[in-house]
Amino acid sequence: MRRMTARPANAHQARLLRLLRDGGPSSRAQLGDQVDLSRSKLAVEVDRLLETELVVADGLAASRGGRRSHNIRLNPHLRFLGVDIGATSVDVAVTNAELEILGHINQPMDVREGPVAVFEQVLSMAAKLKASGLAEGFDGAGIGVPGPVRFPEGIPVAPPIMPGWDGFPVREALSQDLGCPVMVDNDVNLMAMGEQHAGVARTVGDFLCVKIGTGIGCGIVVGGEVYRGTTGSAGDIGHIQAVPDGRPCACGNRGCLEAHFSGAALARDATEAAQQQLSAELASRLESNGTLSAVDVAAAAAAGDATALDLIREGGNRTGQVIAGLVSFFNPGLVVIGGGVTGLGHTLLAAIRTQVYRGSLPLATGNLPIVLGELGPTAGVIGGARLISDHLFSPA
Amino acid sequence: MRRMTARPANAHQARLLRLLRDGGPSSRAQLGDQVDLSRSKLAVEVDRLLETELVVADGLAASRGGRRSHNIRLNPHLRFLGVDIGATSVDVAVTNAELEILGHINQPMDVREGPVAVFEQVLSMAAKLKASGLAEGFDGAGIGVPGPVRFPEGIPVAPPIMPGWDGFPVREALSQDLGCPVMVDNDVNLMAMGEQHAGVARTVGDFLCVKIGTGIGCGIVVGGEVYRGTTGSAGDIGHIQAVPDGRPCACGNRGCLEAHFSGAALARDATEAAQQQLSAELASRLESNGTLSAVDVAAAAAAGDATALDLIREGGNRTGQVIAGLVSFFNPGLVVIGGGVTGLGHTLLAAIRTQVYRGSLPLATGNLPIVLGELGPTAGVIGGARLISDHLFSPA
DNA sequence: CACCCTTTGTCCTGTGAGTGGAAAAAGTAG
DNA sequence: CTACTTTTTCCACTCACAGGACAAAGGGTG
Repeated sequence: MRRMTARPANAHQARLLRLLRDGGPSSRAQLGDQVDLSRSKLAVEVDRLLETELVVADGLAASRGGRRSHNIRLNPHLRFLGVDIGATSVDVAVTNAELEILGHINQPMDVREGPVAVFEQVLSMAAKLKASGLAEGFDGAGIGVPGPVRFPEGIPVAPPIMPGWDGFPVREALSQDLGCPVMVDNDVNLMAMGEQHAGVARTVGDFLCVKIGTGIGCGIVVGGEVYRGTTGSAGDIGHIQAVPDGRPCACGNRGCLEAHFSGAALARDATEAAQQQLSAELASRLESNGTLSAVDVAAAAAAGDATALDLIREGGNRTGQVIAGLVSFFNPGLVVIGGGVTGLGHTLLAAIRTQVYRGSLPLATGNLPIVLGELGPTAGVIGGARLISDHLFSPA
Repeated sequence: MRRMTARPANAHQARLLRLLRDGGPSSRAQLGDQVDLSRSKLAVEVDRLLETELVVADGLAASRGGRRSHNIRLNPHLRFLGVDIGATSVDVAVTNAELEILGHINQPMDVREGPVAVFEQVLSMAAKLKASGLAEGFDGAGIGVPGPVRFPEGIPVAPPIMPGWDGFPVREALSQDLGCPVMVDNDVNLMAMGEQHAGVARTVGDFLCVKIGTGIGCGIVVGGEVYRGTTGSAGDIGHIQAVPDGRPCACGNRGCLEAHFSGAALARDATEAAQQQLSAELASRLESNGTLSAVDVAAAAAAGDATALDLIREGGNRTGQVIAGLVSFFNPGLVVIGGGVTGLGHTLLAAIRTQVYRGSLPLATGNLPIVLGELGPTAGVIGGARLISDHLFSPA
């Protein structure tokens, strides 16, 4: 099948496409209930969408008491690619136009190898998904990278953990290689969009999405839209000072949140504790694995190891203090915690909640849920699909 | 003259009214250059606005090389009232429809006397402005109060420094008394709107406006619009922890920014220093006045008093650290410092800048101006006029 | 002053978007 | 089969708006 190239011709069509994306197949009548257009106008626009093959007829809907309606759905052959590039691994997934994941691959990887090597791997993963029959091609791709991005151009800017990526034209290069439109954003923003589309944040307009992985970042959603800041670095909370005169950080300052709690910091602290024989559990894991990671700490904590629990609590407290400040400032309707360390589970969440509920005023915290993300490792790729679909489902 | 009751009938008219407000009297041709409407359509809408008397003809414009155009301006009889209620004083001003201040009164006051007493005073101040011939009545009023507001209803919610105001229907009550539409907002948001309209932030879409007065607050502007948060308490940065285990704060926590630096904290610290004879300058001022305020500290600092300078630097450092965190998080295009303590001037600003430029990453600070507000005590009242004019100059 | 060019304001008509009513088509309930 | 719903199509009508033609009003030049 040839790829879709059509785009909605006006705001009405864009609106309809998004309704079909978010609500699944619907009848014309159901659509009419949601858009405030006359029946005639609606019929015209739907017919035009059918002509472009962006949507297709899909059998009869159930009766609502009278004549049965013809269902409409987004073209089931549409395929989006979601790519979530982390510091040490990459996720690639294919979705249909309703952003349901049809196939998902995760592979270890090192961003420091540079954009050329990484995209070679990404392309081969995409090819693998194609080969398994999930897609014949892609209609669009959304890419997340672990650093700030000049959003309109899709170019990383001064990313601290991605030397060699600065200024690399990710959007243009991938668009060439994949032969479809591409959008690039910070991985944290993608996670926020994922949780907004299919996760815990479906009903909230203003929320924060804190991702704790190798580093720490925060997606900011204002009125349903991701806020990226003046230079694309909004949400970069890893280098907020959490501990006065604390540990030295790679950025040159001391006491950055990221230096005290993150996947990397946790691994380092756990290794230290194991070497000092503070924890038999961690020491034995270090011996058998050679190294320790956040996963080991999580396992040790689950086994009841006091040192591991302390590390998590301590980190959660630091993180919670910073989040408390952000909550006072931003007054969100929801705080989502996600990323690799969510495996630390309730211990971490409890520590964060304690600090936020204690450190912010009741008016801001009174009705503020602080929850773990629902989507785990799929949040990023769903967010990627969402990003590109938002782009494609807007007037040309 | 009877008050204006008309409102723009559509988005085009609203757009034109705002252009006339922000750009002053213009010719039809100049308006046409800015709005992308056909000449015919523009003429129709302008004629309708003339019919409603929202705008009036205003002589001939200078020639641009051909036939001279007729000037159009907002009705010069329109009057807006801007009210900025602080903790210890209140500002009331009348503006014309272009938001130019025609008259401005400041009086000492105590918010703790409650809404009834305060509004009695405000109404008498408004009456005084009327009596001086500046206005025959008001077409709208924008009110700023020093605490969080449920914006759509214009009702303060749980304001810490305004006991007795919680739940008081400010908007409705004042609308009755003044006989015109009223909008109510946090005083900090009003200051931000003022600086955006007529001050340093005219060209910036995303910025922060930090107001340091009796307390500390921060106006947040996203894409040109004030962001108020889920419960209207966004920007409440006074109770972010600035010093671990620091001074006890009225809110029950320790180390809040507001407990370490604000008009109130500064007065307290200065008094303490004077009593301990750390500063002859401050001590002599304490003796002659009976009390010390931020103004005394400013004067002492200007006279070169080391203790006063230290107090300011110390406070500026604390504030700067908190702002550094907000800059990392929000990545604004500008930070404006305003409020009562701007009298502390360059010493304060230098301390804040040092902390922000050191404590945030270069990508966020690289092109980030940190400046004092331009409008001083008029920012709030101009913001109030702007608030209500935005409301009135939008489609009914 | 005559002449030409530019800008501004007005008038008028064509076009296309959109509305809402009528009626046909396709059901359900009894 | 009949009465009532809901869905869909068709059509005439309204309205916003663009854009051209033209008149009015100015400036510059010889």
